Amino acid sequence: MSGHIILRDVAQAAGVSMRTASRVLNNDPRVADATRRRVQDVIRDLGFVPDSAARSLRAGTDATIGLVVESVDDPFFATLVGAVELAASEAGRSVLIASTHRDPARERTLVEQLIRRRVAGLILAPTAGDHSWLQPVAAATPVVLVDRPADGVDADLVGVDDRAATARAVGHLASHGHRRIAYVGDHPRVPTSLARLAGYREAMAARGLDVPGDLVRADCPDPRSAADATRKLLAGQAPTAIISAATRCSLGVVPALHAERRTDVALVSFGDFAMADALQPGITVLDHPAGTVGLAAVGRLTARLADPDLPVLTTHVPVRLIQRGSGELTA
Amino acid sequence: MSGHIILRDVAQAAGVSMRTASRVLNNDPRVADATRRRVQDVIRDLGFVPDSAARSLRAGTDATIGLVVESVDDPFFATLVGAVELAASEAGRSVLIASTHRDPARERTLVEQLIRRRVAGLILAPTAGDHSWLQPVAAATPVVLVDRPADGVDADLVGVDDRAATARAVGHLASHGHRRIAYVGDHPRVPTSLARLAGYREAMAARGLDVPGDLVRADCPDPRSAADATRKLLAGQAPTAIISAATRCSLGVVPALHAERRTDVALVSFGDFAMADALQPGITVLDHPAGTVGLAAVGRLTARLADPDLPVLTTHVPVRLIQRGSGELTA
DNA sequence: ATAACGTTTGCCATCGATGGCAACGGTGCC
DNA sequence: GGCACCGTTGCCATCGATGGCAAACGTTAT
Repeated sequence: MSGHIILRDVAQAAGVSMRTASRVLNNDPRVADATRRRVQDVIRDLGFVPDSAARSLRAGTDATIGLVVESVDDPFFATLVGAVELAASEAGRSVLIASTHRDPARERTLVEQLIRRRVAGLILAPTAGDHSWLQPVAAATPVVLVDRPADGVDADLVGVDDRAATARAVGHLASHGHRRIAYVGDHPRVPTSLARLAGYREAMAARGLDVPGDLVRADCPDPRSAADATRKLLAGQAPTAIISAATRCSLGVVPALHAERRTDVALVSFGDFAMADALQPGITVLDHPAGTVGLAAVGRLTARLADPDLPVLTTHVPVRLIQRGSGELTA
Repeated sequence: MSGHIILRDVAQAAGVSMRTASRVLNNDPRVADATRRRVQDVIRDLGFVPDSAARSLRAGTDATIGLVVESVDDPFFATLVGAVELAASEAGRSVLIASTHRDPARERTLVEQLIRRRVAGLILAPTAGDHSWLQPVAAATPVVLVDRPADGVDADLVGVDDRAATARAVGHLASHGHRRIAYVGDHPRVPTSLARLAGYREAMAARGLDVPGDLVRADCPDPRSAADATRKLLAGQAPTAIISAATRCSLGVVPALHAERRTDVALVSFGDFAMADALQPGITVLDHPAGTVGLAAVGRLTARLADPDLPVLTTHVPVRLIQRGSGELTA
C-alpha cells in the first residue's frame, strides 16, 4: 500500500476498474476523456509506474536495449556508449551494457544472456569471426551492428566508411609531398581494420606509390605493440609519414615518435583522442564520430522496433579530417 | 516448443514434475542426487535458462545491478564502468547504466527508474546537493556510493582519500622546492573537489605556505574553463607549480601550458590520462584508480546483497603518485 | 418504448517461476 | 506390524499487467 503502488491501487483511487485503468495506460481509445484524465491524475498523484517485470513477462518483451561493445574502457566505445545511453533514455529506454573484450565466445554468451532477458533490441559491435549463430537471433530481435559488419549476418549497420576515410588520409599526406607512407594498424581480421588497410593500399596504388612489406604493420592490437612497430619502422628505412589506423595504435605511435625525437615524421591518426591538440606538433586526425554513430544506431533501432519490416540498411556517418600539424609537415 | 524452452519442457524431458525441476534449479537439498544430475543434464542439453522476467516478478527482485555515474564518456567513469561490468558479469549479474550529466533531477529520475526495475542493488556516483530522498531507497535496496559521499545518506562508500592524496601532491611539489603552488579544480560543491581543495589548503598551511586568493581556481568544471584559469594564472604573478585536481582540468591545463610555452611550470594532475607520459615533460600524476574503485564497489555490493545487515562502511582505495617529470622540475 | 451506441465492469486466463501443502509410495528402524 | 522419514508428485496461489469476452450500464436517436 505504501511503498509499492500497483495498478489496482490506481483503479481503486480513481474509482474505476483495473480494466479501465489498464486501458488508460495503454492509450486505448475506448475510454471517455473525463475518465482518462481522472485516472491520469491519480497516476501522477500516486506516482504509479507500471512494473516492468510484469509487463515484460506478459508481453514477452522489454523496453531495454542491450549494448554489446568491445570494451567500455576505450575512448571510442566510451563515447559511443554515452551517446547510446543518452538517446535511449530520451526514447524512454534503459541500456544494459556488456563488453566482449574481443572474445567471440564471451560475445555469444553475452548476446544470449541479453536475449533471454528479452531486450527489445540489440546494438552490437561484433568481434571478429563467424557470426552465423547470430542470424536466427537477428530474425527474432532487432539487431543493429555498429562500427563493423558481422560475418554471416544480414542486419542493419551503422558505421563509417573506413576505406574511403583512410584513403583520404593517404591523399592528404600525398598531397603534402609524402611518398613513403607507412601504416600501423590492428589485425586485418577485424573487418574495420581490413577496410582501413584496403583503403590505404588502394589509395597508395592509385597514386603509384610503392608499399613494400616493411611499411605495413597491421598487427598492433594495443598501444604497446604499436610503439614497437613504430620503433621498428624508424630503425629501418624510415617512412616520412605514418597512418595510425586506430586511436589505440596512436597511443603507442605518438609516445614512440616523441621518445625517439622523430616528430618530424608526419602522422595522421584514425580516431581523435584527448590532448591530441596539446602535443607538439598537434596530431592531425580523422575524427571517428563515436557519438554520431551511437545516436544513429539508436535511431535505426527505434525505427526498426516501430516497423520490423524495414529493409536492412547500412548507414555511413561522415568522417572529418582535422588538420593540426602532424600530417602537414615534411621531413 | 522450439525457440522458447521453459521449465515445463525441462520437467517433461527429465520425466519429473515441475516442482522437482524447480527444486533442482534452486539447489533445494530435498532432491535425490541421481534426479538432480538427470535434471541438470536436461537443462544443459536443452539449453534451458530461467526466464528472468518471471523470476523477477515472482521474487520481487532481479539479478541486475544499476550503475549511475556522471558520464560514461569520461575517462575516469569509463574505466569505472568497465571494471564494474566485468566484476558483475563474473558474479552472474548484468549492469544497467545511466548518466546523470550532473543534473540532480535527472539523477533522481534515473534512480527511481532503476528502483522500479527492481534492480538488486545500485552503484551510484552522486551529484552535488541534498540526497535525503535517497535514504528510504537505500533502506530498501542496497546502495554503494562511489567516488564521493551523498549529502543526507548513510550508505557504503568506495572512493579514495581525496584530501590525503592532494596533500601528498602538495608535499611532493614542496619537497622539490616549490612554494608558490596554484590549484586548479572543479567547484567545491562537488564533495570530492571540496576534499581535494581542503587537502591542498591544509597541506599548504602545514608548511607555512601562503595561499593568496588568485592562486586558487576552484571553478573549472571542464577543460575549457581550466585552460582559461591557467592562462589567467600565468598572466599574473605566475605560480611555479600547479595542482590540477581532476583529469578534466588537466585536459585544459596541459594544452594551455603548452600553448603558452610554459612547460617549465611544474604540474601534478589528480587523475591519469592517455598520453600523459608522451608529453614533454611527462605529466606527474596521482593515479585515480577507477578500476580498483569499481571492483571494490561491486565487491561491497555483493557482500551486502548476501547480508543486508552489514554495517555501513567507507572504503578508501590507495592512490599512487606517479612521477614523470612535470612535478619535479623547477623553474 | 425500443434499439443502438459508447463506455465501463467483472471475470478469467495468460506469461514463467516459485513455494506452501497434502499426499503417496518406498525404505529402514524399533 | 507400526512408524518415522525421504523423495517426489499434483494442485493451487502468487507476483502485476494485459486482453478477450459477455454483460450491464447510461445516453441518445428512432
